[in-house]
Amino acid sequence: MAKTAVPAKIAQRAAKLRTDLDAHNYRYYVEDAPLVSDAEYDRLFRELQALERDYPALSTPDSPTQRVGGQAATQFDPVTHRVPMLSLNNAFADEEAEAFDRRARAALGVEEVDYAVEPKFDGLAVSLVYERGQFTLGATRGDGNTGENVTANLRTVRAIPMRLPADAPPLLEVRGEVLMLKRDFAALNAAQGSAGEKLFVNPRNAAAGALRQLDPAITASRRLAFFSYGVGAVEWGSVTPPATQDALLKLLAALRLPVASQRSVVRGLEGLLGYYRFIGTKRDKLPFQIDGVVYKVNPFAQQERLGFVSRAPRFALAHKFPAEELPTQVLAIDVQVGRTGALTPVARLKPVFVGGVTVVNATLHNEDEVRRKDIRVGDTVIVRRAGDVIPEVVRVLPEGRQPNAPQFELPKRCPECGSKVVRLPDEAIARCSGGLVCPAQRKQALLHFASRRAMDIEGLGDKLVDQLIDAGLAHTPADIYMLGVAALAALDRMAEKSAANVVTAIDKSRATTLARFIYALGIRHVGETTAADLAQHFGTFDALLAADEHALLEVRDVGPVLVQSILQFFAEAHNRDVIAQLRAAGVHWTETAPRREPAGKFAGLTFVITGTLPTFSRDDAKALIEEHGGKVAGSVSKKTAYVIAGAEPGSKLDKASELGVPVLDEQQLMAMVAHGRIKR
DNA sequence: TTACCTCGAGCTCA
DNA sequence: CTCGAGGTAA
Repeated sequence: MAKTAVPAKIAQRAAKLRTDLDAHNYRYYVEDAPLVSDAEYDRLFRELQALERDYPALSTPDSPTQRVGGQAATQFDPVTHRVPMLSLNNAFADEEAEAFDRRARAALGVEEVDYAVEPKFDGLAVSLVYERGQFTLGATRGDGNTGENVTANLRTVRAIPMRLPADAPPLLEVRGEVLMLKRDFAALNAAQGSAGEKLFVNPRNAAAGALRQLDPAITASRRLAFFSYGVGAVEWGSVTPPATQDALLKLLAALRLPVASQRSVVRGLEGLLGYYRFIGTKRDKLPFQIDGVVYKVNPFAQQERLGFVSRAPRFALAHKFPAEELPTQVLAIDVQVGRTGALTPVARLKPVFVGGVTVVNATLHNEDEVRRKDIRVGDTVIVRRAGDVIPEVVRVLPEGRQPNAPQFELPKRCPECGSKVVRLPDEAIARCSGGLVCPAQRKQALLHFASRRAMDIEGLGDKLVDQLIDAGLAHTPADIYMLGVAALAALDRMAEKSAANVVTAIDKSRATTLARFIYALGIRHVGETTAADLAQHFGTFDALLAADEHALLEVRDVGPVLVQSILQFFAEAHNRDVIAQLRAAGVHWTETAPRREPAGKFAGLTFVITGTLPTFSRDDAKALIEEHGGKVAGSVSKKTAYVIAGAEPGSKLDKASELGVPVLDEQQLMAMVAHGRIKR
């Protein structure tokens, strides 16, 4: 029962509760020093909930009570970042940090550089957009350009303010990391345990899982934290833009956004390494997991002068702690057969929990690698997760060696089909010579054929492919177009419905594009890009089939290795048969006129943009150039065709005149788009 | 490479 | 309830 007038006392109380709850959140997540117990927090929370229920006029969208999560979503919408979310270059050794500092000093022409330094959180990167102080959009990093809209889930994160103070910039995109505090992780797992639920493996995965929930109420119950470390798109309005990273973080902190209290400003290499060591000693005592520290050149003016190398800024470095290394035992060394017949030795390990996950497999890459490290079955080895992800056998502990353990040898015959194994004299990789006789290669070929970027047959995964090949229902990709529902339904975990779905998916794949089809064939060295180039260049499949060495070499980015590979593939009668069968089965695409000219008037040209253009944003200009087949690079080299310069150009302009690269303004760029290229 | 979430559908037991 | 497939993240 809603009352229209809210007594002043009640309104005051609600406002007080809101301020207090926000303050408690801040104490808990930002200052790591809670003032009240969880029970007391809950009591205040419920009191506010009750007031808002009795007096709906009191409800505001930024009230702490709105953090419990509303409607469950059915999917996450894509979000394009206004400014791409880049990754950082990594360093593990002090020497790499030294090289970073040396390059920065050289490029800036200074004796010593000031760095803003902070811990590197082990969580998930997100972007938070505040418009006129209101939190309006939260997104995951995704591939850096496009992420997922997880606003509803991020609203439940108590460390994220729903509203910024009145003096905030009109548009502020905050970049930071969502993570789970160690103590919240422990509490969550204790609860999961007593409820008989599955335990989470580490705080990072628990946070990632929480953020990916479709139902924000579940996210709310998982207690995520957040720390900001930078900004994306910003309109400063009447706010004076900060001149340094340190000032920026202070400004964010003043806006009540969480910032790591362990941050600092240091000078020179000694400062960097000193901070690295210092945080290393504090690591275990921090309330959250970190995997290193981040160095950023402090003044933004210097950051701009350093610029970017491809996907990462040259003014920042992630100095990681050494990867955790633990001993375990080699139970077996299996040999896997890939799509091209490549034989890869894989160590099967006694499960070991290292670097936050349980490792049971580690690729040993090739025969020489196993020999060099002299890994034998039964050995005790040191395992780590290198470069963040891939498990790696570092070395053998000699004391664990069984006296009679034989040296590893690659089998002379393929473990899957018994064909001869051949290794060309100048190659590191040994291959099964069985080609498509080999079931392992047939499976891989079929899996590749059906994959999303190829023929995109949904439901045809590895388990089904295994069964199809093993049961002899399919030998080549062409065979799958002959499959009926009845044949499929006889397989494991395949009843009427699933079988019908797969048949429909196979059916649908008959209509495809030439580029996809070429890629799906699985010709060695022909990936997605080359397949698209070939399709465009020849226009029809038969033109490609008829092409000789000379004709193939005319295709953009196609060299002698690729030519040999393509000619060899089509020379095989077997491959031509399969192609004919596929076409007979109704696989089709629209053929086009050959376009020997590479697409777009900017094809083959690399542009570099510097300064602020009068009407285009950097992204728009980039999109425009790419639309016409050009590339946009971050730095000027002798391969750069044009530099597009706007107001306040950076050092790229000097570099351009140094190398004699023509410089255009935005108007000239537009003229090129309209009238074709300007002659160099 | 591993872990997590979601979905559809099959399997199992009542 | 369990499994396979598909997706995401680091």
